[in-house]
Amino acid sequence: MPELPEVETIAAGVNAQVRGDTIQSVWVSSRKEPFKTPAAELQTGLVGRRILRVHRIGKHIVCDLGYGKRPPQRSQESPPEPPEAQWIVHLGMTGRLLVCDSGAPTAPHTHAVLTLASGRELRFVDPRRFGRLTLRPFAGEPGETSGFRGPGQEPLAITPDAFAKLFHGRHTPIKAALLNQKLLHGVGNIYADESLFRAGIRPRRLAWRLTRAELARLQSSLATVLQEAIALGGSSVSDYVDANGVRGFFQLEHRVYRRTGIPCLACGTPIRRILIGGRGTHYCPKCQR
DNA sequence: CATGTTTCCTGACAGC
DNA sequence: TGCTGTCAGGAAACAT
Repeated sequence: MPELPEVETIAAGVNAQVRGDTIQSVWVSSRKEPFKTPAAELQTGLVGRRILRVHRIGKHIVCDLGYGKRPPQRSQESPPEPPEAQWIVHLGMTGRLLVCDSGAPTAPHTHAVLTLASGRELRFVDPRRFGRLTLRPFAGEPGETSGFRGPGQEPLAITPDAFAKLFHGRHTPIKAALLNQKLLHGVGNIYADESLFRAGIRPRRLAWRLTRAELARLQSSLATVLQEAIALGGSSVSDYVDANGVRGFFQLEHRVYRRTGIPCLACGTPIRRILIGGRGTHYCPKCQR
């Protein structure tokens, strides 16, 4: 399940390969709409556009798109071309965004294929179809000028004060709050469990009852876990691969996630699994209070 | 508004 | 072997 580190890895990989390329044609699956933007609109909106860059916001992959075939001619010193539109890819549970040679065999559950001027293809594959594709003008909302910002705040950029404030007065388990994308975006089940373990906090603790010190610990644990995971190319659970089909290695560093019944690496107590907000939650009953 | 529950979807896996 | 049943989970829609 792609979370922030996986999405970061994919976005960086795609960016390295397709930045500056032009979208020549677009094929979209005719199956039941797996998209936010209707297929026809997606198709006409993407064709002919140039990919200015690909980056990550929360769990979203954002492709900044320029004019393409009719670029306003600019000199070397002029500021970068402003995006005209943004193609936003959310991978859901099982989505993949792959850069392939056009001859490569088409994987099952391929829902969109963008053929690029370089001859390569950008393919969106998603067996479980929880992924979403959206095309929006650069300034999507009225009065907005900066492009897509995502639903919440960046866990790697937020200040300690703002981090603490997010959980103020929240009568919900801290685990549920960490997963709430309107607060922090990018944190999913794996990194919520892993950061709570490293901070020594029980996932069922109510967010508003955490002390300032615990919140500070949680923030730094979360940042550490996310940064380590990015460095290792993400966690390959289920069948996650990056833009080039390469697996990540952070799953080897998991201390609680999907380790139910296995002795805790710190104290030997068996890891416990409970349900919070319908999500499997793993923790050490001794290390986490 | 804030919080909890249901729904979408398919592959993987357990059990017979 | 092959069938059936259960489960995972992000986020939107719906309910409380």
